[in-house]
Amino acid sequence: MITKFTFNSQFILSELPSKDREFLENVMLDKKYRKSQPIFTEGTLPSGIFYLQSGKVKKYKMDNDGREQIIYIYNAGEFFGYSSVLSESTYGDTTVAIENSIISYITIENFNEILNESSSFSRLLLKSLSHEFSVLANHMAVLSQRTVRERVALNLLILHDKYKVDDTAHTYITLSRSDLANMTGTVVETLARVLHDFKHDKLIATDGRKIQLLKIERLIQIANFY
Amino acid sequence: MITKFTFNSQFILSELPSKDREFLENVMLDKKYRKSQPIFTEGTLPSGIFYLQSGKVKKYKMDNDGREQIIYIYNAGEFFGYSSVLSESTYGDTTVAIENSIISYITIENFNEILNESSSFSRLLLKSLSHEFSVLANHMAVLSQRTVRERVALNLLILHDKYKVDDTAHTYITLSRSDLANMTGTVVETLARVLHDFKHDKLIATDGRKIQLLKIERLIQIANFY
DNA sequence: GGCAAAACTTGATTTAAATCAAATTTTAGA
DNA sequence: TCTAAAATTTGATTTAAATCAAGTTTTGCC
Repeated sequence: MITKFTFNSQFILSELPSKDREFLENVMLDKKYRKSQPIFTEGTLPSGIFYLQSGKVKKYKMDNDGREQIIYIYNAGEFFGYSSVLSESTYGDTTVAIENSIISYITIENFNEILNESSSFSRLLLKSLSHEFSVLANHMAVLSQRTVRERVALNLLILHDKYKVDDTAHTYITLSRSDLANMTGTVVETLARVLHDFKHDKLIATDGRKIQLLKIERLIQIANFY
Repeated sequence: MITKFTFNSQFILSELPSKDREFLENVMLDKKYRKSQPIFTEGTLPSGIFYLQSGKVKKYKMDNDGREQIIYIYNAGEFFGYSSVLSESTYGDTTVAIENSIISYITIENFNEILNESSSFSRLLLKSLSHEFSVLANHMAVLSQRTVRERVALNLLILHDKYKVDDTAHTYITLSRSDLANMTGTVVETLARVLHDFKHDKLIATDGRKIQLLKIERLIQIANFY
């Protein structure tokens, strides 16, 4: 169920022939980004693609009157920013680190080189992009058809997966309320109320900004997604 | 502006080397579809890809309680159904002809053959898919951030473009109210009211189901998209 | 560690859009 | 061409969620 809402470009590196993987690893340039630091901005021209080594990155579109709609939150191991390079257009969205992150950069020249050399790479990109397309379509349907309550439950489940460190330890979602609201497509006040209700029903627990899911099965029911 | 909301896989055939284009044209099987006839259904496995020769096709996701969100309306000259083949998964949406249409079919075997043989083809597909991704992201932001009135104006402009036959003649949008509502992400009653207002303000004219745009500039303003 | 700024929560009120209900018009099949 | 069914429009009402407003808590920086 969660796979319908998560990209999975992680497989690209692992499924790539070792020759190609080594090429990529050699040309990658690492850079540290602090929390809230932008990586690229809507409307600018791409000069390369990115690979998130560690941390988290949000991708969003800004509305005329400043409201942001978060399209996706990237987790370690994902490539991003490549679709603008491929479609030969300016970035259609903005990306900002939401945690301190380490991000590798691959220049457009190196990217095109491996794209031309390796049919495995282009095939994996096609696969990845196709999946991302379906993720977006699912998100779109959810945004237009589900209630805020359903959407909050669904997003909590998605985030739970992203913030999971291992299967044994507890998982704490640490995302600002406004990011969570912008992901859900609502305003912070409404989000706070829904979280309040979930807390009252013992479905979640909060500690400051941190959210912990207590009754996952029940949240799945509320999200009403199969 | 409209390009942000229209796929453009049309260029695939035209930009393809003639050898590849001929291969495709040779293996294509044409089939007639009547209005309302489904082409493929969410959850089933793809056995090939499609190319719309003439007519129009809607692509939508069905909600648990039967509401449909239209993701896209395909026009003549567009490929569709290929992203499920590429991501090696079941169809994530349903497609139905909304006019009598002629649709060519390319089997998965032939599709994979040209994909392996032709780097031009895979490159064009990557480009197309990347663009489609950004179209969906734009749509998603609009659905979550704009009012129904703004969305109706925007969709009318998008449809005007799709229903245009040539630049001189008048353009008539012939799409059922419920399809237009499902595209906009609202209900038919609300849609009817918005259309009523637009008609009252002389922005559009209607004749039965047909809609003609009278003041495009003003509609662009209302859509509030640059 | 203290403090100002930012983030978050709660309450009261408004509003855009959905729902329910009932005509009226259009479409398409006999 | 006629007619029943489907689609569309209009009206009245409800409702989910946004907005406005005012605390309260948390964060991060000096």
